[in-house]
Amino acid sequence: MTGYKPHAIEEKWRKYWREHGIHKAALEDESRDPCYCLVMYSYPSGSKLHIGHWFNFGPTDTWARFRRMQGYNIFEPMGFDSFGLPAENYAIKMKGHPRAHTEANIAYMRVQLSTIGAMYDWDHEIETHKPDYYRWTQWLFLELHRNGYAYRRNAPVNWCTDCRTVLANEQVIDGECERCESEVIQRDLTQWFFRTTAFAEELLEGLEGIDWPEKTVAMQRNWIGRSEGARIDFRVADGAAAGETLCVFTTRPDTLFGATYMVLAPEHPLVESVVSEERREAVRAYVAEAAKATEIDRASTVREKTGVFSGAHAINPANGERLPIWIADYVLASYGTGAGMAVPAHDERDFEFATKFELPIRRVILGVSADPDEPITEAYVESGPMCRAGELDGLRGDDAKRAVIKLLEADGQGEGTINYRLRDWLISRQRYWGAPIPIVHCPSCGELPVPDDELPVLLPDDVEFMPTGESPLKRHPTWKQVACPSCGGAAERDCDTMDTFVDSSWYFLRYPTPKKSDGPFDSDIVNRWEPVHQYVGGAEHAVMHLLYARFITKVLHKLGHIGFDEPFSRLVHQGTITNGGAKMSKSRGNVVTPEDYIDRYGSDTLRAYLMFGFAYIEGGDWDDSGIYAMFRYLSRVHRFMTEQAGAIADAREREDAGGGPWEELRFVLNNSIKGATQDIERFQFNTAISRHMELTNALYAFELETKKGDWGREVHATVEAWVKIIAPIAPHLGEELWRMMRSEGTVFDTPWPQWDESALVRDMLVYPIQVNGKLRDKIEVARGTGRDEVGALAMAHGRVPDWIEGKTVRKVIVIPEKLVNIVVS
RNA sequence: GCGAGAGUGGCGGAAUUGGCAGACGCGCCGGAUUUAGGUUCCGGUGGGGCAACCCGUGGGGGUUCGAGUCCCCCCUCUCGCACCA
Repeated sequence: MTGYKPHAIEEKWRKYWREHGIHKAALEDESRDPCYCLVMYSYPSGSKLHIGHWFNFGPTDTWARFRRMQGYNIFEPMGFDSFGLPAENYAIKMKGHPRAHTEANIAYMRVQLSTIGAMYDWDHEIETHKPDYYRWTQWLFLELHRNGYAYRRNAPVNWCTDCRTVLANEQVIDGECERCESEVIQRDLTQWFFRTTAFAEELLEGLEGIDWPEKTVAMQRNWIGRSEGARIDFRVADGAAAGETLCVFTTRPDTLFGATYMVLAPEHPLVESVVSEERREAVRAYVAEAAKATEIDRASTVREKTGVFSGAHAINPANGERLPIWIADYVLASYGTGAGMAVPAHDERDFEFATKFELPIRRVILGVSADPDEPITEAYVESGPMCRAGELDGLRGDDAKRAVIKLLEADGQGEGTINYRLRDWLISRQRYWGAPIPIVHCPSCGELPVPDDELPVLLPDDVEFMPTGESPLKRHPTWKQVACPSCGGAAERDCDTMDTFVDSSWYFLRYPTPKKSDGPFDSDIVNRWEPVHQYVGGAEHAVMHLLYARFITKVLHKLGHIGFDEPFSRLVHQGTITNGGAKMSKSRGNVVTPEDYIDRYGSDTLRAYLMFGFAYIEGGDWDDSGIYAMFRYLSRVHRFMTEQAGAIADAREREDAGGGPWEELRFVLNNSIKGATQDIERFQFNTAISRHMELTNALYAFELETKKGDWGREVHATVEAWVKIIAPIAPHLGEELWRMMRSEGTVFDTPWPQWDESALVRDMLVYPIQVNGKLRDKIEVARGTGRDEVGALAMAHGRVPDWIEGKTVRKVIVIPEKLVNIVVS
């Protein structure tokens, strides 16, 4: 029989917390150190919160409660990323309106969230689809626009054929849409961009000072893709484009003398003008073919290289040689200048291409052999001394690169430069459910920002939002019609909406003052509370969301709105909870919801089980076979208090009898406090709970071995610490146990227990005795016994003499407080 | 193909700097109490062997008195990048 009735307990304490404002944020309170603990907000599309969300939110709240008990002033908000494609797609499928679905979902999710027992202060809630939020998303857009960080241009962009909208580079995974996995094609469109490239270097440098998972930092670094090299200008020698400059980027300017041809990406703007009459047809056919190929095909490294000769030539600025210009799609339009100089001898791709099309291969870096005329079978890509470079012969590595750059710079034909893989962030979407871009297009005045006092530009509800490829707002009969803010004439609103990642790139700034009506955030408060001290969320956001949030933070810092330039000081990714080996998703039908488990065992059991059954950073496959064990454990904890509450209360003002059981209990207590403290700090909740279990086991053993009349202050204090350790893990139960010990207040306003290091030092030490590295016996020795003496005692102890008999003792290794190893031969 | 990480009992997972491998729990086995409920308590539980002992952290080498931990080679899995000039 268990007396643990979680539902009554949980309801009671949630009510208590609510009525006493226990979780109200106190942002103005400067008496405690601030700790902004933020978990990535969730996405109210079609599906409710599942076990994976619980795994994200529950443990993070445990961490925050632990910090609170350590004396920090905690700010732990929650909200909803309520704009975006999934909600819109879901509404289309269900033939409803995104607003209706979204708001119904939020209402449901709020109820779900309340059962976690987290410290969310709902007065700070954010819903990004509400005008009082997106008004400031629009402000953000205009602030970037005012300062040249938001601009519109025609460019080849990624187009998802299913979502029928453009996508940012980051949203294209292996040539497929990040959301719906449909094919992504290239289209030329006029679109809005945020100038992320202006912060490429800062985004890279900022990675140095933040405590983020190595892997995430590496991914960001790769995404930004900094390469040092040179910009080199080649002049077109013949044809219609004669005299035009063909600009390339290379990381190997030292191989310039080995260039034997040039390559343009099929999308390169010079393709049309450079091509000769007789080659025009072939080139056009090739360009058309390349445009048809999917990103996946084009990106494939195993695919044989293709290309066509353009009929034109360019001049190598280093030696005046005429180089044929080829069009080939192994050069990417989106990287560097979309054109390259080809050095087959020293570049694998050029080597492959030159071999196939029988283009000359000229060695200009001595590597495999000292004779530059000796043919090679593969490109030599390492560095080495230059040859066939006139007076630069013999230079190598960085010296060689610098020398070539110097030569080019002297003639104004190039310069040393740094190229980034990072592209500007494409933020406009031809979809309905997002924040309208606050721009007016006037036939006479051009592109004008909506004046601040006219914000927000409201998103109308009565829109036919089936995706057609055209912005749904365009089809609204009246919405787009507006007077030009400058001349007053008839003008049109911009009909695109912003990428949802814009909403989430600044939400952490809004949380402290979500109702502020005269600005997006309060700079003073934000400067005191941010960067966010602890951010927790899935690793799938390693590039997109985290990069965008960092970018916006850097812009706002540069523009003087905030005093910090990184949004999240410390980041942890929770692992993924899979089901049947696959990620949980509605379409797979493998979503595990928390409701049934909560009904059966209570919220504390589910939360504690999630923390105990999985390594937090690793995640794992869902298996509920152990959840009953956690219920049993919490029952066991509860039962101890039920049975011993009287004895513990009596012990409070009394001296302990002391003795062996006390010593043992003291050791376990301090070991548990130390372990749990260090483990929770590092998000290692499974081992923290183990430490608590050890303490529980020790308490039960102690109870068996001692008389209650002997219990005094130390026992009372031990039980108190035991309650405090479980409290952040099972918060409702923690509060209940606390109330069973005391009569007032919340356990979460009491200090976290301290451990006494000296209690972990035992008087008697057990030394394992090894002979030739194999464990043979153990010996108990008083602490402080000298090395030699320990060795001597070990040699004579128990069965050890049998093991060394008849052998020569070569060495006796005594590692103080660790072990003894006797080496014999 | 390149890069990073991982591989430990039947299972989830532990093991600061090289120092008793398997903490804690599940499951299983045995016992006690209660006996009709996923009860509680106590004990056992890496493998082999009657035993003394032997073997054990993906496989193979190496360094070391001593290796799950460090070094080299190989296998498998996961993740990221994938013509980035």
